[in-house]
Amino acid sequence: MPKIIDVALEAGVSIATVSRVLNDNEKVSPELAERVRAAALALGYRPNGIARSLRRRSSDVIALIINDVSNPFFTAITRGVEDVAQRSGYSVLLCNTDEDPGKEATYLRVAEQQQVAGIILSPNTATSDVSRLLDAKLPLVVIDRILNEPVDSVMVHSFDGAEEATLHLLASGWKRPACMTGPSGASTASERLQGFLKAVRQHRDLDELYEHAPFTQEGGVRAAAALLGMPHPPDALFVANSQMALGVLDEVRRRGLRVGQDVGIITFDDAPWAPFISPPMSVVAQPAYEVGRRAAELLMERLSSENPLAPRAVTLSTTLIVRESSKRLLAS
Amino acid sequence: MPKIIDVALEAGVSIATVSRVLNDNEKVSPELAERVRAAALALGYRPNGIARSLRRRSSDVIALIINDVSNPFFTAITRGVEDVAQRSGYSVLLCNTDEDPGKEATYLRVAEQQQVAGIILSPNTATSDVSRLLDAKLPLVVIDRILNEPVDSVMVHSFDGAEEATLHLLASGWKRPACMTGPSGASTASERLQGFLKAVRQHRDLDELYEHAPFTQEGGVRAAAALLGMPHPPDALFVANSQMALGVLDEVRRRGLRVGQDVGIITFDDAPWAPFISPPMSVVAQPAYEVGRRAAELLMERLSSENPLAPRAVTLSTTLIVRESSKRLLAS
DNA sequence: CTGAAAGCGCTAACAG
DNA sequence: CTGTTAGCGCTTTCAG
Repeated sequence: MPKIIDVALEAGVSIATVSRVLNDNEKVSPELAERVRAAALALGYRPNGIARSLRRRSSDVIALIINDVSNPFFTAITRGVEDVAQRSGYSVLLCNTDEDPGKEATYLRVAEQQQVAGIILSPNTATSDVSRLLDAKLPLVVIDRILNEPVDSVMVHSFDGAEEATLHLLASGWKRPACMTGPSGASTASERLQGFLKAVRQHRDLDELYEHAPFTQEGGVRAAAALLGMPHPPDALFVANSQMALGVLDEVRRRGLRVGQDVGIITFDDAPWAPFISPPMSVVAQPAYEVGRRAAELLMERLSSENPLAPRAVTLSTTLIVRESSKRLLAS
Repeated sequence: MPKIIDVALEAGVSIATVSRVLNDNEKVSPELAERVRAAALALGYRPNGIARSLRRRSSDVIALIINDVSNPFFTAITRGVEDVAQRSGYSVLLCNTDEDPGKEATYLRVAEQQQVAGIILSPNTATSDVSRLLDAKLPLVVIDRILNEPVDSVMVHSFDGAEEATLHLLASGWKRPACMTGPSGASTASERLQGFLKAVRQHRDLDELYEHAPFTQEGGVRAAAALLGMPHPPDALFVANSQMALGVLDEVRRRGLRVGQDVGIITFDDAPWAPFISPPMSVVAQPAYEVGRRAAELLMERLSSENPLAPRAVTLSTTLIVRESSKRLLAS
C-alpha cells in the first residue's frame, strides 16, 4: 500500500502539500495540486483512515447501535439514518446488541475506541452506561427508548399510541383486553403498558391484564400462552411490537382460536407483512424512517456546530391503522 | 481521556510495561501487573483503539457488508456472523449497501481505511471490485452471491432449490408456471431462474415465462403485474425472494386472484411471517444463520493462520417447506 | 503558497 | 522481567 510519502516523492512535493490537496482545505497552486492528484492516481494511493483519525482525533464514521436488526422497526430507522448520514459524507456502522447489555457495553466501547464521530443509540434500558461517552464529549443521540441522561433524543409517543389502540379495541366491542409488552426495563414497554392501562381504567369493571416478555417472537408465544391460559382469559390483545405479534399468532392458532371472532388483536409497528396475514393486522404505526432521519439530523448538527448545543428532544406521533384483526365479527 | 503515559506515571512503571499488562501477552511480574491494573482502573483508562490499530496495522473488528438489512435472510446471516465473531473476540460492523454499487464501493473503502481485520461481503454483482482488498491481502469471504475472484465463499444451492420448487409446483397440478427473479447481475437471481428453467424444460409444451425485477417488495409487484397482465398469464409463480413475495401478494390481491385456486405461489426464503399469511406460504428455506456462521468461521481461521490458505468454497443446501400457497385447490 | 518537523497514542524491537 | 526508543501514516503548526 502506497503511503503519503510515496505520493510526495512521485509528485516531487512535500508530504504536507500532498495532505493539503487531498483534503482540499488549504490553498495549493493548481499545477502542484494537479501533479499530486496524478501521482496519487498513478500509485493507487488511498489515505489510511486510521492514521488520519489518530491525528485528527475523530473519523467520518458514525455508529448506530440498535437492539435488534431483525426487527423491521429498527431496519427502517437504519435507512433513515443512512440516508442523511451519507448525504453529509458520513458512513454508518451498524451494531446489533440483541437486547444484551453486555453486547451494548462492548459496542459502546468499540465505538469510543474507534473514535467514531458520533453515536446514535437505542439503549437497552434507561440506565445504560454512557458516562464515558459523555465525559469524552462524544456526540450522542438516543432513540426509541428513554435514557436517564440529558442528551439529544428522538422518541415516539408510545403512551398515546397504546391508549388509542386499546380504546379502539374497546370501541370495537371487545370486552376483556389484555396487554403484552416488552421487558420492564425498556421505556417503550412500560409506556405502552401505561397507555393501555389508562384506556382500561376509563371503563368500569375491567381487569388490568398484562404480561411482560422479551420483544421477540418467542416472547410473544410465552406471553400469549400465559394470558390465554388463564381461567378467565382475555378476548382481545394489545401487543407491544410486531415480532411478539408473530408469536401471538402462533399461539392463538395452536389453541384453535380465530382472530376477529374469538380474539381481537392489535399491535405496535406496521411490519411489511401486516396487511397480508389472515386476517390483516391492525397496527399502531411508528414513523420509524423518520425517527432515524431526525436522529441523524440532530447528530449532524451537533457534529458541525462548534459550541455545545443544549440537548433537544423530539417526539413523533403514531398512526392507528385499522385493518381486520381488531374488528369483532360476531360468530355466525 | 487518560493515555498510557498517565497510567505509567500513576503506577510508577514504563509505558511498555503498561502496554504489556494490558495486552497480557508477555511476562510481567504479578505485583507490577497489579499496580498497573489498579492505576488503569483508578484513572478510568481506556486504550485508544485507533492508535493501537495504527501500530498493529489491524484491529479486532470485522466488517459484514450486506445488500439489504431489511431482508430477513440477511439479518439471519448477521446473527450467525455475530455469534462466532463475538466468541473469538471480534466485533462486527454491519454495512448496508442497499443494492447500490456506489454504497458498496464506499463501504469497501471505509472497511479498508478503518483497517478492519477482515471482511464478509455479499457482493452486488459478480464483478464488484475487490482488487484493493486482494492487493492488501485483507482476509475476505464472500457470501450469498458469486464473485469472480478466487476467494473463500459460502453459498447456497440456489439452482437445485429453484428446480425442486418448480417441480413441486408442476407436481401439484399447476399448468403454467412463471419465475420472478432478481436483477440479472446477481448470481442468486440467475441461478434461481436457471433452476426454474431446467424444471420447466423437463415438461413438454411449457412456455418459459420469467421476469427480472429488484429483490424488493416493489420489485415483486412490478414483476407480478407484468406476468399476470399477459394475455395468457401464468397460473403459478416461483418467486426468488421473500420481499418480492410480499409484493406479489399485494398485486395478486389487487387483481382479485385467490392464492391456491387461481394462482399457486412458492418463494425462496422462509421469512418469519411465511406461516401466518393467508394461505400459509410454501417456501424454499435457506440456511441463513448457517451461512453467516460458516462464513465467520472461515474468516476466523484465516485471521488466525499465518500462512496463506487456499480459497475454500462451501455450498449449503436448501429445504423445501410445503405449506398451502403452492397447493392447488380445485375451485368449487 | 510550500516545506520541515512535531506529534496523535500505542506496540514492538532491542537492550539491559 | 523491565525500560528506552523508534516508528505506524497522517495532519498541522510554524517558518520561510
